[in-house]
Amino acid sequence: MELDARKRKVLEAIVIDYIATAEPVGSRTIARKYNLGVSSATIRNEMADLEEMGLIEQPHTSAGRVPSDTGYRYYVDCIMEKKDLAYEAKKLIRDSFQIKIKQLEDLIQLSLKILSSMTSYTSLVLAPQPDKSTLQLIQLMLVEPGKALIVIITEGGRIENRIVDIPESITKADLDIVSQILNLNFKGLPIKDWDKTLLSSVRSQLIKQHKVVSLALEFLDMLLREEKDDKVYLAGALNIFNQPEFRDVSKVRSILELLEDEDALSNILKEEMEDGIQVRIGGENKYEGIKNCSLITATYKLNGKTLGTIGLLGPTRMHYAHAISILEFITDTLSITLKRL
Amino acid sequence: MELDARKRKVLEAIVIDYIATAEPVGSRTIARKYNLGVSSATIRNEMADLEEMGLIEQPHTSAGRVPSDTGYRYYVDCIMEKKDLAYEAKKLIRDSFQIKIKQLEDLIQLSLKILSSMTSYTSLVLAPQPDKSTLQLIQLMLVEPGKALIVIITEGGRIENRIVDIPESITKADLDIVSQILNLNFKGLPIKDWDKTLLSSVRSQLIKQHKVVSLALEFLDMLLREEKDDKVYLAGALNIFNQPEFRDVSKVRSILELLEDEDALSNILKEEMEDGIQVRIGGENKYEGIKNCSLITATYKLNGKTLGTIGLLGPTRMHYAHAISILEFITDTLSITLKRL
DNA sequence: TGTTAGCACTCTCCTTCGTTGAGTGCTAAT
DNA sequence: ATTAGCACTCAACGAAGGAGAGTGCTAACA
Repeated sequence: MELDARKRKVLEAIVIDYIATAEPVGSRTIARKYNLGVSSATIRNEMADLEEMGLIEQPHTSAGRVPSDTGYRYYVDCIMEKKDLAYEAKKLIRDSFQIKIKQLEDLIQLSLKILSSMTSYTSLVLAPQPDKSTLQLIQLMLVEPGKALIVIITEGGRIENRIVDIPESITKADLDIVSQILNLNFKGLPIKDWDKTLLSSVRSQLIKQHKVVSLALEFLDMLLREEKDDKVYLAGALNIFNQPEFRDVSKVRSILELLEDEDALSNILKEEMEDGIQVRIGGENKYEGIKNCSLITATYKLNGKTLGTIGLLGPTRMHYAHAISILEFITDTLSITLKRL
Repeated sequence: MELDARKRKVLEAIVIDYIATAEPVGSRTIARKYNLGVSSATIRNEMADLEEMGLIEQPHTSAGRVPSDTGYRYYVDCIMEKKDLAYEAKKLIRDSFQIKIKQLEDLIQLSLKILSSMTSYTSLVLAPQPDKSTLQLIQLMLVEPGKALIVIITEGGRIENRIVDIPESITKADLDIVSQILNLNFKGLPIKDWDKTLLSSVRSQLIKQHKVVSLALEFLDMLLREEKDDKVYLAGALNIFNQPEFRDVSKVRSILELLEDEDALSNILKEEMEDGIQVRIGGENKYEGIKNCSLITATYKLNGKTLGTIGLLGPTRMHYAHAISILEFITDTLSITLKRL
């Protein structure tokens, strides 16, 4: 779709004004506030054209115009200038990440909080799936006779643990041996690469601790089974209510329902695992409940490997340029910080 | 405050009807639906009396009556009959707890989900504070040269872990020694009982691993410092919107703000640490934002020791009898299940 | 041919005003 | 002490009417 310079200016004015005010934009407003050097009548003509192209629409006859999903799309793709984040904002983010954090989870929570407070939208993270991670350490320890703790650390810094019942005859030394052998065999291997030959060879090496090995493997198995429900974090869900278009409970309901449904969120975010910034505007979203929302997503990485998705959910009337630059900077900072973990 | 039998009946009718319908209750309604054997005029007189006593109020002149906070209080204390939970409900709860769960956190989440879905109110838990717990195991392990994982298990089944940087010279054997000695000295002791003499004696035993010990102690120190911000879990926050009195966003806002503020929630729940069921009705709540809500709380225990608080937050127009019996049964079941952990 | 002023028209929003209905308080009769 | 009856009050609802914002169209203009 090709637009001449003036039509672009008009569309831009409508998008910008509507994003700022949440009110349909009239031709007079544009003529007054955005000096395009033409009268409101001319703008009216342009607007009629833009409407015919489906880029803007009228809520009702005597109202101003509002960008349509396609209008926003055109704005995001062809008009909007990606502006670099202000220095102070960058500094604020960088400083926040300076705190000594050693836990992946805390880092994610931090990112979310910053993201939400700086954009006043809802922010979400789909956290690394264990099966995409690589085992860094597995350790079994005796809690008390008959009980052992299994701890697993994956490369992404994710720590999983579980207490299991074991035979009372198993000693601390036994567990150390098991830990040692499991580490020897599985360290550095992505969990999904473990195969049966390897498993049975390990099992045969540890006949005495057979029961313990089984339990440990059972736990790992469970982690694999859990693969589908990755953790989803979110922050700033309340921010939705700051948007005038969502002042009515009935309109937020479907969104809130989504936000309480981890599985649905996880599925939505999982589709956005592609690298780089993704923008889903209004009806472009597959999930019914957020057809009047926009979702901007990005991925964060460790050593070039994509670990998870981080997203911003707001109204279609979203401040795209701003949101994108913040999201981009935060995922970058997060990725860098992860490397230091 | 003493009420004659008929006044009690009238108050009861008003409370029950208002809880069910959320509409102010008129004298005619009571005469029709709750056969007290007297005419609406008589009930009108009784209502005038009840209003003078401050037990009920009129939203406006020509409306019916609504229970006041004191009215609800009287109802809860003196009129309401504590009914036992239906067998099916009990079975449902017991069955849900049958799932093999080994993690305290999952158990809490489960309780919350059941609670919310059975009451359609918002449920909260203030989880055990580490300083009230007793150390069951501390273990340090080598993740890779220069990095160690510290794991701490407390008696309540709470697991805390942290990765720390250590000197590269420290070996796995060193860490094992440190773990062993720390366990020897601190196992079974409530964290808050550790004193300086003990600490320095441990330190002098482990001169070579001095740096590691320091880090471990630093971590423990941090846990102590963290004492104030205990974990708060919640579920069913969305349920608020099912209440007709909260269909307006502006009225839910303050509640939602509270629900997003872990510290505030924690403080509120911390005040309800007394044993047994506590009911805070409307204005009895100290936090401004929930002055038109009621909060029912109970504590869950392990071996007679109170571990945490579990609460139900709903409108003052809450189905008290039902809510209380469910909450009571769930905390009991939770406490029993904890013992099996 | 593109731009603009002018004007009639449309539609929402707000206010006003009367009507309805639920519910009350009081009074007088039982 | 209870109750029937009645006048009164007030929120809720809807109709009516203006105000205001914005449009589309037409005709004049550069």
